[in-house]
Amino acid sequence: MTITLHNTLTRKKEPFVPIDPANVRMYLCGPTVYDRAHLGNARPVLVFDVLYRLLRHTYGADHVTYVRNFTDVDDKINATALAHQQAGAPGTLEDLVAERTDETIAWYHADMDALGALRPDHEPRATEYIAQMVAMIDGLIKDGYAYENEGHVLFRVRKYSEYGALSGRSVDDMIAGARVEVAPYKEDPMDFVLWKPSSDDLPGWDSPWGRGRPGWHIECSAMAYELLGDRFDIHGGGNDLQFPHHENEIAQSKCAGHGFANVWLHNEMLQVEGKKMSKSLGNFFTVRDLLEDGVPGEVIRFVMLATHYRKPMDWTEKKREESSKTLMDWLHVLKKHGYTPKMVKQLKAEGQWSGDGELLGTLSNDLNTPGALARMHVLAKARTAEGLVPLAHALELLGLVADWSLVDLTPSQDVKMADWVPAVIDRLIEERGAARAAKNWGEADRLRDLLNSAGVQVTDIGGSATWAPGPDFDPAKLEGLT
RNA sequence: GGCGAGUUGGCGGAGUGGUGACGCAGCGGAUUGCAAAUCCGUGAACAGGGGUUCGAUUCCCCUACUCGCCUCCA
Repeated sequence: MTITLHNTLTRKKEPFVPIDPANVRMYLCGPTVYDRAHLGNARPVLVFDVLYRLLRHTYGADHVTYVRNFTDVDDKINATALAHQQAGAPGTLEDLVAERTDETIAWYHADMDALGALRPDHEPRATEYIAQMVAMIDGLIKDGYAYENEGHVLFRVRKYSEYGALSGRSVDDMIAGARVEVAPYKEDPMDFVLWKPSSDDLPGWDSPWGRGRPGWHIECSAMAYELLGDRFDIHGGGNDLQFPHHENEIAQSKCAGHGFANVWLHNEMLQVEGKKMSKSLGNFFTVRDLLEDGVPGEVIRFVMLATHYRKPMDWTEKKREESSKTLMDWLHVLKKHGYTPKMVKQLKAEGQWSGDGELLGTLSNDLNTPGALARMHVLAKARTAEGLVPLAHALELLGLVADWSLVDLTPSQDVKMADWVPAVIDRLIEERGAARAAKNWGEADRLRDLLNSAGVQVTDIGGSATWAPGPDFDPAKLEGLT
């Protein structure tokens, strides 16, 4: 199965040809670790998680290397630590920075795990690669691609003639736009910082240019080289990183003599109810906020995958509901046909665990996840256990089911409820059954309306009735009926 | 100001140079005491204007509109 990917460098969809099929290598720009990941941070993680899974499926799980970094040296982190210090937290600023980054990384792992994202093979922290960055900067200076001035080291953008190729910009146009920082230590306003001085209280490392810290872009160039080698297959991130971050990475790496990435992938941004998610608009929320509101990680993931990665994705309450319902329907179909963790294990052992070719083709076509989900609706129409294998396979491939015990949950177990709740509902169902038997329709309907008003889904099959919490389940409405 | 993406039925959202996915909602039917849930069936779209073509929603150009990035937030 040939995978095609849209390469930002060429602005075209191209067949993906790995440099070494025995070791397909990809790099994703990870988070700056100063706070909880917001929903927008989750999009590239999930897009690249699907790519990672697809590559593993295509080339073998042991033949893909995925690197995603943690930016743990950054002025935002310093500012956050400083704010903590001023609020009375004990310790030096460096201690507080370390504390903060460790804490944030732990949060990040917990949140991304909850979304079903596989851990990358390597998660390097920038602070562990300072020596490599210094060496790289040193080489750039020696070759005339960078210069030192007032304790800063800057990249000489004019020296790299290809600058702007990735983002389709020209240096002169950008200067005309005048949105560049002019600083006395820059030869040219477009030059960007490779190294900058640190004051004594800020985190810093010794270097040929004095105690300081790296600029933002150099870390990715250094870590990608260190972990993936001179040339690797795929480099990705949000399209906000296309310029300047990725442009600068390319400039540094190419001028350092590295081959760098073949294919560049950029995901579009996330919006919330049609608007950009931003703190100023007040529609800003984190992954953790959603999880705590009771939105399962699988549902968040489903909503994300329902929009192609190169289109703006709009998070809406309506999509959340529809996604939740669809996922539930599929799990119920599987459960109805006997799916359990044991059965899945057995299917795999017997070699019955195979995917749907059409779905794999769709997914291989530039990660068409909405198309794959559409195909799953068709696969879900199968009415035998073995006919449903492709659906189950797809759910696992897309990371929508990490653990097949999920299918074993009955709907009522999905919702946390106090002990008295099922007892009351069972009693009302029983009373209604009696009323129905007596053909007392008024009373029977009154009881059903009461249950419905609390969001209880009452299902009549034959003469008996079962129930399950519906989407608007609110047991508080049944309180006082004990 | 610079750069880029998009505009498909009521809504969401794929795809294709010629028989117009898929889901939700709607409508019709089965079922039901009546409903719900479920099952079966079904109508409905390619921003506007030019061009290329035997033929364009699909390719090219223009216009309009929307959105994003370039600025602390991916």
